Amino acid sequence: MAKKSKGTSKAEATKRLIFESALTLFRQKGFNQVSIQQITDYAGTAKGSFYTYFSTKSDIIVDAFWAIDAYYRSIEDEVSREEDAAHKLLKFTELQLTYVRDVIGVEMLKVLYANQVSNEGSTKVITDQSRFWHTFIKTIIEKGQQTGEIRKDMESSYLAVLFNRAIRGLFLDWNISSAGFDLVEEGLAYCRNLLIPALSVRR
Amino acid sequence: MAKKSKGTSKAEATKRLIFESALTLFRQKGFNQVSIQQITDYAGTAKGSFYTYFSTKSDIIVDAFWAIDAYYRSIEDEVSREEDAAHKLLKFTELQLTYVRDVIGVEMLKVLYANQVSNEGSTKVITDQSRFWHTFIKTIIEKGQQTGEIRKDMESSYLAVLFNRAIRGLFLDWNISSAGFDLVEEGLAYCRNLLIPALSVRR
DNA sequence: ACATTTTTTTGACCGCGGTCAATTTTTAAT
DNA sequence: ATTAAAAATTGACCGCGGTCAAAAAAATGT
Repeated sequence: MAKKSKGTSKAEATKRLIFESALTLFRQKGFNQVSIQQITDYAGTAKGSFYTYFSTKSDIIVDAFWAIDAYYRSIEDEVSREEDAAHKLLKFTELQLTYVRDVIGVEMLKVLYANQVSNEGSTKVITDQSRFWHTFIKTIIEKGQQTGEIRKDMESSYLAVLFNRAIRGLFLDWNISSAGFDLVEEGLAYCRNLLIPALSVRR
Repeated sequence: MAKKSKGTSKAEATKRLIFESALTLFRQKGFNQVSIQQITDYAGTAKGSFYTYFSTKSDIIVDAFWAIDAYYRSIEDEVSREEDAAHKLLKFTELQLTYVRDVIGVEMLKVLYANQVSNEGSTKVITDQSRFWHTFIKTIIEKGQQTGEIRKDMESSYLAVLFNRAIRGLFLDWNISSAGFDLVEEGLAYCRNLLIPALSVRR
């Protein structure tokens, strides 16, 4: 049997098996209620195999987050349809926050944030500037600069960093409060009242 | 023997002993290199006693953070001496960031942030709106509104929440990057370029 | 087909965080 | 001073995360 792709090798199959077993159990019982032993039992492998492919339980969540870019790509058109830069940013933010609130949920977001802060080794999914999420924001800002809506005294990539950093502050607060406020509602106000004015050209 | 104050009771003494043993060991070997057993050994108590006073290792750090207000109070005058609201905010931010960078350090800040995100039970020191830190910012904004520097279309307490939230985004990024950028330098730019313009009255 | 190297899998093992019933110490009442 | 109730302390105990040397399986060379 010749290797068709790296996705079909025995090792990759085991990794996927463990990965999907983990996600299944997380959905069933919640992240903190699932042990690594339970994951490997469910997958039918030994506990040691988990550590061949992941270095910690929360790495599963980090891995899963790469899939979110697919969602962001799917809303690209809808966002681009908006008139000006401010409305594009607001639309993007609205869809993003709704997705995080309703699909991801606060429990998983907490796991992700705690992982990104504590685990030096793991890849930094939420600050990675090569992610579609980031480049999309940058593009919106860039166009806004061309149309004269957004200030030109700083580079679009820098402004995108600041914008996303501020949004992470919102996500952090949502985590700390354990979803104690409505992420979408509060986030849109945050964006409208603080971020958009900060990016706009002074009149 | 009559009880002089709650700070002198046997229980309080044990708590302080464990607390200070922990801090000593953290400074010596680093937070992650110290086990609870080691802390109680050093304090000369049993491991179980730790859990009488703290619910988790990072709670020690949370407790320690209440002391920071003392620092913020000590810089009140220096900050208030600044001319306008914008410069007060910048001055406060500069001193705050310098303190976090040089005195607290990224390791402890990581522990704090991970704790605040993950441990639902622990008190929320970094978002608590009754802290001096928060009320001070609020006061600065309030005065700025009176002098016409800062926009009046939103309440000072709400603007303070937004400001502090954005600053937490900065701290978060600093943690995730493992102090990969200069907190003070980057933070002042963030404040000057994004936050101050957002709060200022449109000209 | 066989031998050799490389990759993958295994599960016993260790120290840790956290629990808790039992014990000791302190406090309060008479 | 004696006793009873309350508070503080203890350390054995459990399951978990994480390690690792050894075993099994797969890939490679001849």
